[in-house]
Amino acid sequence: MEKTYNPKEFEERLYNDWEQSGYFKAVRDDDKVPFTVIMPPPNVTGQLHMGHAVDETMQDTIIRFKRMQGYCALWLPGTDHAAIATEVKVVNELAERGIKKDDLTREQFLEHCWNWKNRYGERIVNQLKKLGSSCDWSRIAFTMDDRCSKAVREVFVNLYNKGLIYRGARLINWCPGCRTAISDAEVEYEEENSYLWYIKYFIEGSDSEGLVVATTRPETMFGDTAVAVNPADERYKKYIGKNVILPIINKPVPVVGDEHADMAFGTGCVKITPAHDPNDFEVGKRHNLESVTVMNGDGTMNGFAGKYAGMDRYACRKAVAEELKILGNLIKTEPHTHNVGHCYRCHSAVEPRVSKQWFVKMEPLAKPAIGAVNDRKVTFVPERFAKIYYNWMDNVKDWCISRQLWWGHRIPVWYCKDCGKEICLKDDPAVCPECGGKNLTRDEDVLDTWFSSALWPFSTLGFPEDTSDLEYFYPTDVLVTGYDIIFFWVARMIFSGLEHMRKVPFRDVLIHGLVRDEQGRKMSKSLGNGVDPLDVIDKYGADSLRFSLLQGVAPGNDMRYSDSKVEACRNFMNKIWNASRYVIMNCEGRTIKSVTGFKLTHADKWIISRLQAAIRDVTLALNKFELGIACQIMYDFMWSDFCDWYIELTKAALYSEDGERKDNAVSVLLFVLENALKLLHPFVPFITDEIYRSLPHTTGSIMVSDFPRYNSKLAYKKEAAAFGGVMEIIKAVREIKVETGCAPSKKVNVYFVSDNKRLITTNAEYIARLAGCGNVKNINSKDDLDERCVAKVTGVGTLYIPTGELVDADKERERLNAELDKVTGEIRRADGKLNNTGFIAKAPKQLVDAERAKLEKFREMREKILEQLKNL
RNA sequence: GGGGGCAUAGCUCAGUUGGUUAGAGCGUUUGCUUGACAUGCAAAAGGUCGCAGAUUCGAGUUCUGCUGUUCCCACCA
Repeated sequence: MEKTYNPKEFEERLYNDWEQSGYFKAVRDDDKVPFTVIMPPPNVTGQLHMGHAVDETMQDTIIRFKRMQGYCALWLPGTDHAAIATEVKVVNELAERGIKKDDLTREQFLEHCWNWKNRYGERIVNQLKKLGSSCDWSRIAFTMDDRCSKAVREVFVNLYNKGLIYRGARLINWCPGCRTAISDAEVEYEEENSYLWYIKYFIEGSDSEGLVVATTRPETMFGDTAVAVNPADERYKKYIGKNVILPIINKPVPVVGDEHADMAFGTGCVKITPAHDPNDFEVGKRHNLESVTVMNGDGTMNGFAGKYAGMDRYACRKAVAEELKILGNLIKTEPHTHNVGHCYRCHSAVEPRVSKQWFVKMEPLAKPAIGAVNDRKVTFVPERFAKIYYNWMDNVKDWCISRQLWWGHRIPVWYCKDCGKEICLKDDPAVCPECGGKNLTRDEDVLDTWFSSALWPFSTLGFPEDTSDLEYFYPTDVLVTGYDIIFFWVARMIFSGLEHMRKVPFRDVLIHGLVRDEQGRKMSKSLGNGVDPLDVIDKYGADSLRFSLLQGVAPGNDMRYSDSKVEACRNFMNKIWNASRYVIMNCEGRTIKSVTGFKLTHADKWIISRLQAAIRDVTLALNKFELGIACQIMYDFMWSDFCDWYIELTKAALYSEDGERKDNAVSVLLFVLENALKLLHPFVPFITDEIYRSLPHTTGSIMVSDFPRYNSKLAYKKEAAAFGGVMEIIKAVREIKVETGCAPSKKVNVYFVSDNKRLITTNAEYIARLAGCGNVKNINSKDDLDERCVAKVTGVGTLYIPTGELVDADKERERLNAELDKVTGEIRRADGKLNNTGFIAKAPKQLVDAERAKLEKFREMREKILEQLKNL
């Protein structure tokens, strides 16, 4: 083995081997319990970012754990066509090449899209592989492949036939940048500084009397079809029923009384533009007002804006305000901040607009979906995210699913030109089923990308076919995703699963946070602060990156990425590497035995006991999806217990001349290392397998080995506790050396006055080696020593180190006094606790006894320290 | 307007049924070429766990209020 950990030498080789060996493939096995994870499909818009890296690492860790535990573990990968997002990218790319989308036919454009998809889809797969993802590539899916398309068609037609999909003219969110409708969930609101324009609309027939409306959007006045006042507003009551005249175009519109007008806001009069404002749309419906759309799809004004036709909406806003000022209708303007909706993809300001679109009726679907979470058929981890889900589901409005795009699932509806019939069928119709006419045209629009993602947990498993896989692997077990797509995706999968499969799509939803940069900012293209996972893998290795994304992270919390964190993890990998190197080097020529086949030393029992605790705790943590805690347990076990302590302890045996002793030591080392590697494998698959294959007694890959099981026979609780005393002694000697300025290399003699003489004699060699001692001996009392000594009180007994004249009495007194303070504090604390009658009466007996024992120990220590001080 | 999150060592964060002397990494100080590893070893300094109450024998952990910060949802033109 190389002296330092060099992941580049083996990561790719191992991944290829895993893949070729078929370890990733999940085939239905009725003797096994299935465990299914469906990968949230990354968009084929580009490459994976740090957020994906977290998501994939968590899934891979879980699936590897379950696979080793003996489940039939399926992790099904795939990618998403991301309708609007990809189309925007392709349009931009074409524009760079001087090609306009409008100049292409639908078919030509789609060809470009598929090219894009193939390019980026492949790239994403390679990135996933670099991360070590153990997904079943033979099942890779794409939201627009034949299988998924079939599912989409089936679902659309079923919902249509049930009346849950309908078409209608509604006020929807229109993105002038993407020139398509978008759903409520796709709108992001941002606070903007703007103005409130106060405009006077004269009463019909009067050139002085009028109503002043306050508006943030003067350019929409061409679409005003009323002015509303609150019916209870004494100031304006009398005008209800009269007309006011829209300036510039001199059009009369009625004054209506409507609760929507807030008497306290602005002037109390509000202009009503049903075609361009959701509230006004409602007012319009109540008063049967005309709806006048004044803009084109690209955000320019249309013919209703008269001379402003063709002008951009913002330019028009300025121009209208200017003209109103000249006309004398503009009373005043005042600064005003308000929230403006933006498209989550292209960031243009969204235009509310009346338009004919397709919708999914949400109420009947939402109800059971809320119930499923209520009944805990689906559980959010952490649970607080259920609230976010409820909040959205409880208030959900009908879902606008049509998009004026080309890239996506085309809506399966045809219109008969002869009889006007609307046709929605599972197979493309050749003739109109109503009149037999052949004059059919298909709806031009495509579906919201989330319509197909909503079916992902079952469309990927064969739906609508009743496949064996679907029966075996569905419902899936856990969905791992970020909190930012609970509305977009998680919620929609839940109601879709219930509606089309009659079963929830997954049992647990494991939510993680966002990866931020070192300063806590969101990683984004515009800030240029994104970190490419591939760069990190290139520099530190995939295992280091994986570990850094899991360690010290609480579920659902955002995390900060920092190079130093990955570096620390790389150091841990190096530690694992070198510890293994040590073990393997010492195996040469040795006989490996079962750890139950010979007499174990105290130290052996201690490390085996620690290993059992690690097995128990890691398994528990993983079952609860507490990946961060599990990592921490392994980090501490590996570095502190195994490397810092146990490996050092084995050197006594391994550098001795006793062959059997060496065999024993190596056997325990191997046993612990092998188990530790297995425990670590789900987190850091590459390094653990690379080492595992080098171990002298293993065959095959660690990824298909059995996950360790807790064995209570190997827990050795008593022995482990006793050995803790030896460790305490070693630390005490080291401490004295540092405090007295004694060179670490200088071998000092240590004498003990202890009740447990055997513990000292048995482990004298360890104490001598790890603390740098000459003689390590028991004595009956301090009086047996002639020399001047430094003393230290430990839980096992008092130790004395003769230091001759080297030690300064004042310094020693200072040290002892410090220790006295510490112990006295402990006595005070324990004493207080035990004097509390409530504690004695109500606390568990075990705890009270432990506290009593502690108090006793500290009291003894105190006596001994006082004695030391006196002797000085 | 409604609902969350966070507030613990200089920095970044763990701390999940309330119960050892509150932990880690990075940074800092001191000392070490100890035969796996200087991507290392040993030792150490550093915390009234945001504030005020409450519950409890016992609170970093539960509850209430407050302050700061941050996010989500809704959105008055």
